Amino acid sequence: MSMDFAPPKYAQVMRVIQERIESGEYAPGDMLPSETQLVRELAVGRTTVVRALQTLAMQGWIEREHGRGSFVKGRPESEAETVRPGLSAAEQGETADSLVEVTRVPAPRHVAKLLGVAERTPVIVRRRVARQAGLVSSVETVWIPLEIAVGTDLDKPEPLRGGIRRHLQAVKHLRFDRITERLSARKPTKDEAELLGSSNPVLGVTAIVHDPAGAALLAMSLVLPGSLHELEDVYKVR
Amino acid sequence: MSMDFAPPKYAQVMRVIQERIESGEYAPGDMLPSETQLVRELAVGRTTVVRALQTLAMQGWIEREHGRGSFVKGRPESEAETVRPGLSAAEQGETADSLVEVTRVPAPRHVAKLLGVAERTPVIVRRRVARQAGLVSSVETVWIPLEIAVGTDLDKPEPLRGGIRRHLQAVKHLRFDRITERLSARKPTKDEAELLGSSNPVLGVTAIVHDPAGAALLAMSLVLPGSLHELEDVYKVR
DNA sequence: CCTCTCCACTCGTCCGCACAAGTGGTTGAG
DNA sequence: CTCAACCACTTGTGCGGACGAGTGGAGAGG
Repeated sequence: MSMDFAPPKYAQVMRVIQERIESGEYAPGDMLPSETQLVRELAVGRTTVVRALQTLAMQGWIEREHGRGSFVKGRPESEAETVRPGLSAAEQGETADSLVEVTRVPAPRHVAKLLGVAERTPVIVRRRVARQAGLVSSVETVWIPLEIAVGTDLDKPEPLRGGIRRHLQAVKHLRFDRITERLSARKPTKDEAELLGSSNPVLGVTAIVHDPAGAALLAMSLVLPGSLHELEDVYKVR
Repeated sequence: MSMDFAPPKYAQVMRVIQERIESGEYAPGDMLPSETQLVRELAVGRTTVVRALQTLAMQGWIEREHGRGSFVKGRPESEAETVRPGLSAAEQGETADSLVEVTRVPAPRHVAKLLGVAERTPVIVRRRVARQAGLVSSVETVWIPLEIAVGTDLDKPEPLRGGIRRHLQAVKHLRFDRITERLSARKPTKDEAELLGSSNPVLGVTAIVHDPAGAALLAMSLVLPGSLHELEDVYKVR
């Protein structure tokens, strides 16, 4: 009678094995019961056991060796949590005291190049300055082609509480697909140095946000004082 | 007679379909032939076709809809090709003219901290300087605990042609599992400036290589002159 | 005309079986 | 004692069949 949505059997088998690994019953390095044994114990077909084991192997829980057996590796570690300065900047909400400039200008040469538009195409510039403990911790400048910004609040001097990405998605259904970032160390330009209050080396990040078709939605420049920022990145080696 | 190592059939089926997608025979949005049709055309069992299609779906080539069919999505875009300065440094072969120093020293404080060993533990230092068009394009320093390096050629002043990673794997079966990188912009230290021939801002990368158990195998410092380096990174947004 | 049922078609899952191929220990011939 | 053949075990791949469930169109009934 009950409408139980039983998950597929191979998923149930996976769960059983995962639980045994997490409980320590199967310790890292141990050999798992053979496929035949699991078939008998769990009363399923070998197809099912094999599918479960192969999926677990793909997810990194176990390792399979032809002719030897399957061996426990442990709970797979979460994927490389890479820092994405461009993405987090586009998602972070703006606040009134950080937003220092919203203007409409003809695109300067280097910005036009990033956006893939003609020089002097009208673009909206939004600049924001983040502070930590009184010190400027980043200067973020966003350029959005007027064509993209039209009909949104991007050209208004009020802070966008939800962040640029959410706003573009909600108002114009524009989807972020991928981001190209270029990062380098350099001396700040004159106006950057002024905002930062120092001319010590900075980490400069240039990011371009593309839509699914590959067109540039907006470009971004982040200036991070070197003394305050370390970008950390942990990744697994294949 | 010929010892042909035929790839498994499901892989052959995948290849056929991938080629048809790339040639345009199956265009994006098109419905693929049904499993039954493919079974007849390719003269394989349904198990094989299903496995091929499910793998293609996981890789993003196609999309499968229960009750409707399988549909072409197109060649999957390559995953974020992130630059991994630490990894490439550990894999790159050394040459006689780039290797400038191989010594054995007690670990200074900051290195001991990176490696997770006691201060003054003996470590091998290997330093290499890469040049491009006469200019120094990077200074790379590697610290390896003596305990790790013993029995290898890491303490010898000869260049390791195959790179450090390959050497450690081949000689001592030590596996790289993951790398932690920290990146920042700063002024070069005095001796770095001397090697670089300038005191312009540099990109400093600190990398720690861990084995599967989480222990540090070696630590690394890369100094990249800001004027010569831009790290580019393209990633998909979820 | 509209609506509901039915049916042919799709993919999702599962089974039992078969054989190939890799591994490691045992055994027997030399 | 040595070594090769053998065997018992493992995983890898493949087949045919079966049933379930989702989809969409054709056709019967209103």
